[in-house]
Amino acid sequence: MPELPEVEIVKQSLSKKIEQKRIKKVIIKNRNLRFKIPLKFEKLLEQKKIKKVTRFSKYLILNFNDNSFCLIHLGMSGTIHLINKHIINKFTNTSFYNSPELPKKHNHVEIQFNDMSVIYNDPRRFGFFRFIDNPKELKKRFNHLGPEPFFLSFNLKYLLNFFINKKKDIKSFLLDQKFVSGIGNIYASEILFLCKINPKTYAMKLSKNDCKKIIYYSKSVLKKAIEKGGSSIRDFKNTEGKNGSFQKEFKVYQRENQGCSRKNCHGKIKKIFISNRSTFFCNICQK
DNA sequence: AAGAGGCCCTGATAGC
DNA sequence: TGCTATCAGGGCCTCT
Repeated sequence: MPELPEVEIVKQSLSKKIEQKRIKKVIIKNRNLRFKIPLKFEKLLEQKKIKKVTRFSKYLILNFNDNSFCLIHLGMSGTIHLINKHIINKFTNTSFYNSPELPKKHNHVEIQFNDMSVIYNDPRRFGFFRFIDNPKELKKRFNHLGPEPFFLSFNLKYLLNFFINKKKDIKSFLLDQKFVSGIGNIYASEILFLCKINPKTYAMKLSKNDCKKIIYYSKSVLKKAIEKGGSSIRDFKNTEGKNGSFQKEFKVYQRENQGCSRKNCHGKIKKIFISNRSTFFCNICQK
C-alpha cells in the first residue's frame, strides 16, 4: 500500500488518536518482520508517552517524551488499525488481536493504550519496527535518503547535478530513495506521464525543462494524492477503515491497453518492466 | 562508483 | 477441483 501519501494519511490519523497518550502494553505475536524485533522491544516502549507522531519519506516515527523514537516502515503490505477499547472488551481483556474489525491473519504487533489499541498487520512482512535511542541515531537512519519532493533542496540545481553522467533510466531514479525519497512504483509512472517523459529515458539525457517538470509534478501528484486520502488498490485503508480515492485519478497505472487520457492524444497505455517493476506510459505523448 | 539483479514473504489471480 | 506460474504499493544486499 504505502508510498509517501499513504504513509502521510496513516500519520495524520495516528496523530489525532495517540498523541499525548501513554503506552500501557506491547504484545508481539510475530517478531519476524523485515528485521527481527528484539525481545527487549516491548519493555522499551511500555510506559512511554507519545509526544508526537511524525513522518519522513515512507517512515512513520513515534516521538516519545524522553527523546527516544519508534521507527515504523510498512513495507509492501503493512497496514495499521485502531481499535477502540469498548469494542475489544467484549472479546478479551488482554488483547485486541481477536477483534472482528481486524484482518483474520497476520496481525503481528499490538500497542495498547488505556482507551484503544494500535495493531500492525502485514502479510508479506517486509515492514519493520525499530526502537531508536536518541535524535542523533534517528538522523543517522535517514542519512542515506535523498530529499522528499516537497523539500526546497529538491530543486533544479540538485537534479541537474545528480543526473550528470547517470546512464540509467529516470523511472529507476524516481524509485531510488537515495535520489528522492517517498515516491514509489505507482506515483513514479503517474509523474512521468504528466511530464510527458518516457520512463526509459536516461537521466543524463533529460533537459533542464524536463527536470523542472519532474520537480513540479512530483510535488503536485503527491500533494493531490494526500488530499484524496491516498490510493486504495488492493486493501489500503486509513486507520479508520476508510478508502482513499486517488486510484480513480490514475492516468496510466494499471491502465494497460486503455486509451491515453490526454486530450487529442490517440496513444495507448503500455506496460513494460523496468528493473522488474511494472511501468506504465503512453506510447505517443511520452515519445 | 554506478548499475544490474536477486532476495525477503504471502496471497490473489490466471491458465491449464 | 486443484495444481503451477506470475505478479504485487519496498528496500536491502551482493556482484561486476
